[in-house]
Amino acid sequence: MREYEPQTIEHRWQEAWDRSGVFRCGEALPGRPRFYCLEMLPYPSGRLHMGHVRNYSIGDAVARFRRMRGEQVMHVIGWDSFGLPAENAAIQHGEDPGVWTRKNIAVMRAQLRRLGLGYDWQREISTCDPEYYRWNQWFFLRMFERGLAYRARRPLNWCDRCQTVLANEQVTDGRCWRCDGTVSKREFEQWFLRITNWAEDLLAGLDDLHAWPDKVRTMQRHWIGRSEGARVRFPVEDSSTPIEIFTTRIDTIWGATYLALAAEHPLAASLVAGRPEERAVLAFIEEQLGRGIEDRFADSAVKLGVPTGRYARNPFSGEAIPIWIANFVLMDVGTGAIMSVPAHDARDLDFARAHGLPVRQVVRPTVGIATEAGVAYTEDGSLFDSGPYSGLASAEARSQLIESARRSGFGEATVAYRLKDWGVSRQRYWGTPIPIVHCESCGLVGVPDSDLPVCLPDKAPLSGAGGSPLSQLAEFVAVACPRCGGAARRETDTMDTFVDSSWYYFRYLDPTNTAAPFDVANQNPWLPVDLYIGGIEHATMHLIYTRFWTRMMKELGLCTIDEPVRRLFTQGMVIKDGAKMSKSKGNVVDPDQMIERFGADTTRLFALFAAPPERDLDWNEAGVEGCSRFVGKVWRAFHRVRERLPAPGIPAPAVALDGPALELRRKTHRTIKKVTEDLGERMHLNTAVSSIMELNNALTPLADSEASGPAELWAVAEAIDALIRLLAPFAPHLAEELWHARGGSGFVALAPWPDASPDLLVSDTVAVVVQVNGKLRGQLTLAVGTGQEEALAAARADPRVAAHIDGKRLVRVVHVPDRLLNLVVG
RNA sequence: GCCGGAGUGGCGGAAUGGUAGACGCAGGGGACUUAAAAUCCCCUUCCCGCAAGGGAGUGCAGGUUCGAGUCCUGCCUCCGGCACCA
Repeated sequence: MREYEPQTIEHRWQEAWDRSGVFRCGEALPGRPRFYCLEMLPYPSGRLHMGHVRNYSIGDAVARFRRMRGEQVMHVIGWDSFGLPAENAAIQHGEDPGVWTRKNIAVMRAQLRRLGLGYDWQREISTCDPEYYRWNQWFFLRMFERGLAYRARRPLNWCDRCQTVLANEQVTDGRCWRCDGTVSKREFEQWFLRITNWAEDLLAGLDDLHAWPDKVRTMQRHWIGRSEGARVRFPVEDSSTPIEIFTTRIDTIWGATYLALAAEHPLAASLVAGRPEERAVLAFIEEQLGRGIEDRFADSAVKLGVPTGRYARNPFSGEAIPIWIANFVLMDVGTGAIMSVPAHDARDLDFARAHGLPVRQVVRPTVGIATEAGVAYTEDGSLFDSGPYSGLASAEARSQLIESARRSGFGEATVAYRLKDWGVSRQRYWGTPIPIVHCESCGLVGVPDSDLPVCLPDKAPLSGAGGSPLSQLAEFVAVACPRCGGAARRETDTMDTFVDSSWYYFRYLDPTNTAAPFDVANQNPWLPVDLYIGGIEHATMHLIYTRFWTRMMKELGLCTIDEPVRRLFTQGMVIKDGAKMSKSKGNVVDPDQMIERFGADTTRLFALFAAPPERDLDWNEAGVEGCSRFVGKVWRAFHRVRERLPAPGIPAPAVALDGPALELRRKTHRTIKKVTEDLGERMHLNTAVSSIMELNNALTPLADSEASGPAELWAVAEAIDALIRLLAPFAPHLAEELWHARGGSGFVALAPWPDASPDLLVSDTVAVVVQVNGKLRGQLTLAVGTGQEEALAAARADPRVAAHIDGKRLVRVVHVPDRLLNLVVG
């Protein structure tokens, strides 16, 4: 018998698949079911890690299964190849980002091939390819034309010493990663995309994403953060400019005892101009703005603030209340100003206590007694001490107060969202250049489509200092205005890489199109993506951006779908020794070493077997050895019996198939059913693998027995021929090898998936459990369909059951036919 | 703090409200072998018992149900995410 040598057979089949184009996916064929199986495209960081192995093993198993089921399968891969690490490598080690990236891609592509993943490599894309990113630019221009891309000033991390903008990732403990200098906030003009135009639509769309995990839908709901409330303008004493606040609790407005403004609030400085409080307020604002957002959140348990000395009038009660600047009010939320009602909001109360501001209750529970002392009552209730609104319930009061404010012109109902417009500007080199020209006389001018792509220059100064790399390249910056021809300046910001990944799965469908991002007329047969597999960490950012992008493209007439992904599957992390695998923890397992030692099939099998795919997976070598042993067992059992087996597909012999042969046949067909279901909607890949192990355990004794005659060997052949195909999605190389050895034609990857025969899924008799008062007391073997009376008689005849019911009154009998009999005795 | 998820043998895990612990690992025993490795077979939740059998048991405390790992209420612990959201 030949030894099982995974390295030899795996390499051979990988070459054979490649040569024959087994996984190529041509035009969508009419009348044939299609399946677009997509995994989140990798960032080419250097080498594959086990998270990749797991992600792509899951996707490949499903894709191979669907293909064998006769569906036309789109299974593709590419590279999310722009981004910060390439630039950091350049700054730290002087490597050229493009060279570094392409080297990494070559390494990782080879690793993916060694895993035997069945991709259509002709559709491979790389987002740093000018033929890809030109379409980022094209989309950007379409949005710019429609006002969906705009400029606004926003603060960024700024290192004064390096004279450069830093990503959050490049800031540790408020210090620059390169020079360890202090990082501050500085405002810059940047590009934004109007994702908030779709806030309501993105929220509503979640209701229809039934095949997405609830947790992701919940996270997105919170991310979009819709809240219904009111805007109310409080007149400021000795000023003509009122302060507009947003509140969801206008019913508590008679309890407002101060207004609080964010440090960034545009009116903050002017309120104190020339007043005694000016110094203190400006110092506080400067101190707050100088700190990172995370910093401000972290210690915001301490409610800091300063009084402005100015007063606003409550537009309902006419009461004058002080205006403060407070650290817990955020400019991004609502209007950047709030009315504070300490009695009915915990944060307002904290602040009031810290600064000696009054607390006044105006809402009490409708039922029950007084509110807990010293705790803000934040529920709805009924109003008191609220002028004409006293006695109303909160909800009713809200609508009356809003209506009154609207009539008087100082407020109105409004819906606020937490979702912010998407800032896409990056002051970096290794990304898509934003295709805009700044002209003194024409303003912002889009680069004409005919001039796309605006290519990244080959060489840029990448020192990490002195501003964005492109702005230091005179020959890149200097350009003639496309409109007036005058001297102008090219935009030097590049795009957030989330732009690249917002539409890449459209490009796979038409990767070489030079006239459009994709074939607008013919993409739809494949969309939406049927199954999208990736990590939970993308639950909000990427998966919101791509939903937005699809809607934006629909508005542009480029696609007809609203939602890009029918089913989302979020896989768990790969951990080892209780911690996420990472270089810093030194617990990384290298996929190549695993392949070398155990083979790709074993590595893949373990990645799928060791845990349910949505849960975290603990990588442990003993478990890998277990899978390796299983693969060897299949191989040996097959080769021991191979010569004695009837040819595949010949009819069963005339002799009766009963006893062990029939039992094996039943096991075979039950396994087919189980694996088929587990690879379908259930996505229980771990139990699919265990049931295949069971089938192998079941067929081995019959295969090895000298006593096995034609009937038994026929059943063994049937089991083996099924097992080879069931194994093909999980251990594809081994399956090809055995398929070939059995004389199968073509590739098992293209062989039809086995069918479970319904009459072998049932048997004549069935085990029925007998309980007495819910406790297991016996087991009966009864004919299928045995009625309650007969089952009861059989149960009474069982001595063990009898011992528990004798002398007692039978109160009730629960009979679940063919399953269970529960005797309730008193 | 808020949101989400998870707690089942020594371990990873299985189980549509119907036999808790499939499958695998680890451990124990046996076969084969001069021997070892590999391989094959058997046992393996805990307690009492020679056994037959009995009792307990899915983080904790309750509840619904003939019957709960599964459903409900309230807690505890761990993991992940985050946004003081007005």
